This record gives sequence, C-alpha cells and structure tokens, in this order.
Amino acid sequence: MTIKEVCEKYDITQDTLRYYERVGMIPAVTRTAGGIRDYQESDLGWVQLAICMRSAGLPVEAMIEYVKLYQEGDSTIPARLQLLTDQREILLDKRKKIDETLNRLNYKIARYEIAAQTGTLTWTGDGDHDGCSGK
Amino acid sequence: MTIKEVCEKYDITQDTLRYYERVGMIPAVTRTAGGIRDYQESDLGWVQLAICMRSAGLPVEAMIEYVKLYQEGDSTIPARLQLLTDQREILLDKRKKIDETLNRLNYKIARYEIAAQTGTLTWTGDGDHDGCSGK
DNA sequence: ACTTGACCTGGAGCATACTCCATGGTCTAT
DNA sequence: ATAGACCATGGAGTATGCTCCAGGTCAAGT
Repeated sequence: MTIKEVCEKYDITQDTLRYYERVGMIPAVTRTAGGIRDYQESDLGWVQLAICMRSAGLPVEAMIEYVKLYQEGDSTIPARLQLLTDQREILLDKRKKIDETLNRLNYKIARYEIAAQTGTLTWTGDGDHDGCSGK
Repeated sequence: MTIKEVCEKYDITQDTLRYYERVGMIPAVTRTAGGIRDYQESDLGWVQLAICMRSAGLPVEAMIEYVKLYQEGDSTIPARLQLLTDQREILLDKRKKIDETLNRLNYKIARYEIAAQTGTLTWTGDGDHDGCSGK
C-alpha cells in the first residue's frame, strides 16, 4: 500500500505520516527496492495505533518510548505495561476534566437558551458571575 | 486578592494569569490606584472559567471570543449560545476519542498483564499486530 | 529514452500556549 | 525614607506537533 493510499484510508497527510515514522512514533515502514514506502498490514497496525493515541491527545513522546521498548524485545514488557497504565491514568484524568467542563457548559447553555428567549440573562444571585462558578 | 494569592488558590503561575488577561481570555482585572491587580469575586469567576475551559483543552481563542461577545452586551447572547454549543460539541467528540483510546489501552494492558507473568505476549492471530487493531 | 506524476529527504517554518527575562514601579514595615 | 518583597510591562524564547518547501529520485505509460 502506498503512502497516498494509507493517507486516504486514515484521513491524514503524507507529511504527518512521514513525520510519525521519522521521529520513531511508528517503526520503520517496509520499502520497495527503490526506497519507496510500501505499507504492510503490520505497518498499518502501528499507523492505526499512532493515530488512535494522538487523537486522544497522548504525547508523541509516549508513543516513541513505547515503540523503542517494543523493539528492545520481551524484556521490556513490564516497562511497556507501566507506560500503558500511566497513559491510561492520564486519559482518565483528562476525561474527568472534560466532564467537569461539560457540566459547566451545559449549565451555561441552559441559561443562555432562556436568555435567547427573554433577551437578558437571568442571574442565580449566588455570586456566580455569568454562571462561571461551576461547582 | 493579589495575583500571588489567586495563583496559589488555583495552582497556576502568575505569568499564565497575566497572559490570560493580556490576550483577553478574561476581562481586565480590577487594579489598585498604583496599578496593581486586586482580584474581586467577579474577576475570580472569570479566572475560574478560563482555567476550567483550558483544563479541558478548549482553545484560548474560543474564550477570547466569548469574552469579547460578553463585553458587547446582551445583543450577543445568541452568538454566545452558539459558541458554547460549538465548544460542547468539540468536547463531546474529544471525550469519544478518549473513550476509544481507553478501550484500546485497556485491551493492551490486559494482554500485557498476562505477558508480565508468562514473559511473552500472547497473540490473537487475527492480524492484530501487537494488539493495535482496536476495532 | 522521455515525460509525468508520485515519492524521497533534510531542513526551515508555523500555530498554540505558555514561560522566562530585564527593567522598573509599588508597598509595607522598620 | 529605605530595604526587601511583591508587582507591572513588553518582548523574546520554548515545547509540542505538525506543515511546507526545495531539490532530487523512482516508476509507469508512450
């Protein structure tokens, strides 16, 4: 599979894909004799993983480390497990923050929907400036 | 309340707080006669909101726009409602991506926990290179 | 063999969001 | 009224994660 096809498949740019490989976020991709990338299934697996991790906002650095450990063989399994659980923690935190912000947004949106009718914002009067207090 | 106290209260640096004000992510903070920031409750409300939105990863740009609209008065209520719902959409998407990545991480972690015992990774044999396929 | 389009590399450039000075003013206690 | 702590501003610098060339190579069709 050419880089162009992979990019279309995953909706990502060629530059990004080459960048991922260059920094070591994915292992070196299979090449033709002429030096042109020819993605195999296993290469695609890494591409998918990289895209998935990045889409959740995990640092490029973490993936680089993971790939590095992977290439060092089975002795790094405990280290990889540690890395994965660390990243999971980070994502759980992140999701918590998002949920908090969603609560706040929902509260504000509810007030704004009323305000859009009346033309003026109603106040809770609890010092909640513009509905910003969250809670 | 001085900038120092606010920073300690919200665990943020003075530079960041001044930056937020400078770019317009929060409205101009109350000052003493000498020009020193003296945060009032209403100022704190905005600080809280800014920190909350940023902690969820919403762009600084969006907050700047929101504050700008807020300062233009009630006529911008519909625009503000729109902005808030747009940002909510973004957060919902983001949470979805995180959940997908968490699923994938959980799957990998489960396999690694077994691998940490046996010393080798077990394979699903479905072309799921290193458990990367997600699904 | 030649054209043409896709691909290659290395390196510079860019957007976002801070972060870090240097220089100078404010304030409080002695 | 002077030290010492804290604060202000403007601007430069940094980290992250791409993104965009320039100049050259590779490969498929004619």
